[in-house]
Amino acid sequence: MGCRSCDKPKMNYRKGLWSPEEDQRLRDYIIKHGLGCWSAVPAKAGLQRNGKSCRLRWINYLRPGLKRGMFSQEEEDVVINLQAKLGNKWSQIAMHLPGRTDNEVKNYWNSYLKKRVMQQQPGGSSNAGKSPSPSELPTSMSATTGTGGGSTATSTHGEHDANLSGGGGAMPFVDQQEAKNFVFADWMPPSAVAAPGPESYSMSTHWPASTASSGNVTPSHGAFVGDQMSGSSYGGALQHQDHHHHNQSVAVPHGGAGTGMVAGGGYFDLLNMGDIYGGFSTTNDDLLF
DNA sequence: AACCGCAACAACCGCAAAGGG
DNA sequence: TCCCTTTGCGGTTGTTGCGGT
Repeated sequence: MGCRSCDKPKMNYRKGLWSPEEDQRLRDYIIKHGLGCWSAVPAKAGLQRNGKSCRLRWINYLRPGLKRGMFSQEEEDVVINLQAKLGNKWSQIAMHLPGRTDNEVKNYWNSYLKKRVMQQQPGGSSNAGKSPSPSELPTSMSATTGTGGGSTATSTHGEHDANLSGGGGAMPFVDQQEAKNFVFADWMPPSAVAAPGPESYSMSTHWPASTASSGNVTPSHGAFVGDQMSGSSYGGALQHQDHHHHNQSVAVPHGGAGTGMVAGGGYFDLLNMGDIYGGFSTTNDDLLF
């Protein structure tokens, strides 16, 4: 792990929200060079961020395969069940939710699901917010969705990939077509799939206002390309309200799109992913070039 | 219209594990 | 084997937007 070749002088790293320019630099760099030593990325990409921040930004926001939009009922159930079994092992929970990041799952839990679970179990039988003892840990995650498959709490990224390819497992998306429609990050509109590259990326609609650039930019997750979800962040009012009327939106979370809908209605075709970029992994962190 | 409180999300911080020299 | 660095994870905080008063 040690990467002494990545030694660099101490510098004042920028903090706060990422600007579109920073995102662009990071994305361009990783597309061009792939993932390597994160600590070297800022210097090589011309960013005044630390490697940790770059990694986080990539994982939580820029990497392909991220799903945008509210959690489906199935995803919600997965989170609730896995949280009950695993505790706050967000990275492990996120492995069972393709396109979701541990940070996203964690935020969703803390902001919404935890309260709901608490309400449903006022007696406090829920272990919401705490980790189970080792003896409480499951030997299998099969109970979550009923699809079983022997995926365990320590499931690897490889297992995740296998699930995505239609293998059932504990994934909520057992339908292959649905998995196939698993979406690309919103920086990769359909046109970019055909002709990938920074030039095909629109910066005008879905970047957060940064601390550096103070334009009135829609919050990062807010508007999808094509305005299919314009005006509401995937959290925010829409998510909050919808979850109080959740049952009717299991298969069609909102906006009339399927569970896998994301950015601009642009579906990311997992089956072709390798052809596009030489093998983006759909797992949490891995990016194979 | 202004203020306040809340909710949601992005990002930071600190720690532990892993791995190379 | 120890030390140092990087990576990954979970907790926490900061920022922003929205709704209510």
